[in-house]
Amino acid sequence: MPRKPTASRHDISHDRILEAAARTMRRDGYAGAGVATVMKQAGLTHGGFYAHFDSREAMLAEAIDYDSQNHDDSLRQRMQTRIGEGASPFRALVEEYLSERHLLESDRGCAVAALASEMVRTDGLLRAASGRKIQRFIHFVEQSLDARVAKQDASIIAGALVGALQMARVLDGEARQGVLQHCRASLLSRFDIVN
Amino acid sequence: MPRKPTASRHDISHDRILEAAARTMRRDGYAGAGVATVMKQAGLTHGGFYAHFDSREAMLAEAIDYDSQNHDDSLRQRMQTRIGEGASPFRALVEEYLSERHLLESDRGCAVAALASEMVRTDGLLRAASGRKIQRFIHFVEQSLDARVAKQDASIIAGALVGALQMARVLDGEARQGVLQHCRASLLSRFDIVN
DNA sequence: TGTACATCAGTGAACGCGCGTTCACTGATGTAC
DNA sequence: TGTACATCAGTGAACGCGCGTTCACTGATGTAC
Repeated sequence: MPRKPTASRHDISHDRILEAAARTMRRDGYAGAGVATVMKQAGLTHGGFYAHFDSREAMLAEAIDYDSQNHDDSLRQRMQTRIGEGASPFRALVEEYLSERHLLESDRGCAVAALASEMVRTDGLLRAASGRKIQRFIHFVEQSLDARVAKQDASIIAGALVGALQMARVLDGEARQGVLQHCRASLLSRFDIVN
Repeated sequence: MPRKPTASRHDISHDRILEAAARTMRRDGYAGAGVATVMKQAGLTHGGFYAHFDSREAMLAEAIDYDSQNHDDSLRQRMQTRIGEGASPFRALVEEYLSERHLLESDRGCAVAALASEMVRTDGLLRAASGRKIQRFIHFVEQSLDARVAKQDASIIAGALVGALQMARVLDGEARQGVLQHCRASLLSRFDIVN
């Protein structure tokens, strides 16, 4: 948690609110991240909200940027574990992103998958911050590719991960498992050059 | 429009409401398809709504099923045009789905791209109907594949189309065009066997 | 070090607005004779 | 064919509730001397 040495009480609360907002919106969407809900999650009452943000929308914009910069998601950590065990970065990404766990724990997962179709309908600051989040995600996917895979393939892989996870989350039982399995297999067979 | 020969005034209104609901939710999401908005779009006042549906949620569920069955989208029509001009069904799908036009005209486009991250948070009837829509979409993609492409690849292609369109819609300018172009190229080079 | 005061962060009640839902009523359509 | 009545579809006002936002106030922290 990057916090200045002279962090005031106000700053500490501010970060707590952003953290709560990011978690809530990954789980319940932008629409589900209401002022009262987020403040309660942060251990505060909603009245103090406007000492921290100009508006609910401004909070969401700050929270998605905060997510871009500080989201030390379990996803990334578990990818590291797999890489330590000998998997290629790309394989680690695909297997963790399209895992049962990521599917279920959306509040600690990828904000793009959680929010993409809502992002389309946002405006102004929130739209701009949403775009930055997407760009960062594509860049992150690009980093995981083997040098022999074209950088331009990062977009379609990012899209595939997002779309596949969203669809799997809506389906259940066999259909859900089928989508996850087929998608992992298709991506690995086509883009995991190393092994 | 499949309508019984003895369509009553009530039935006609019912279809008009479903049509309006489907269009509104493709454009503004489930959250944006309010009772008043949809009824106004259908040329009615909101008071009569509950003579047609048990609840707003029931309407959304019926509308997404209606979309699955009756949505004669411009997308499908334009695919036919391209196929008539000699394109493979798969190429026609990719080029139309990831076209500037589909990106902009979301109200006449694919409901899965418009709604996927909201679908995850639905319940009951609406969740079930959302799942059916997704299954149908995957099946539709499967139909467009060349016989030499494995059927299991339909899931990842469907996911890629959905995720890529969602991301492109949030970005702007060069970034948007880049995503569309790279995604079309990646999909065609890997799954368009014919040519 | 201790006291007096100013500033700051958060509280909780209240507001206005939009939205889903309900309901008494109106006007049109259809049926009986 | 025409009249009397019943049914049906839609209207528009009203409701309760949740949510974003505002504000007067409280209690805690920090500063001056």
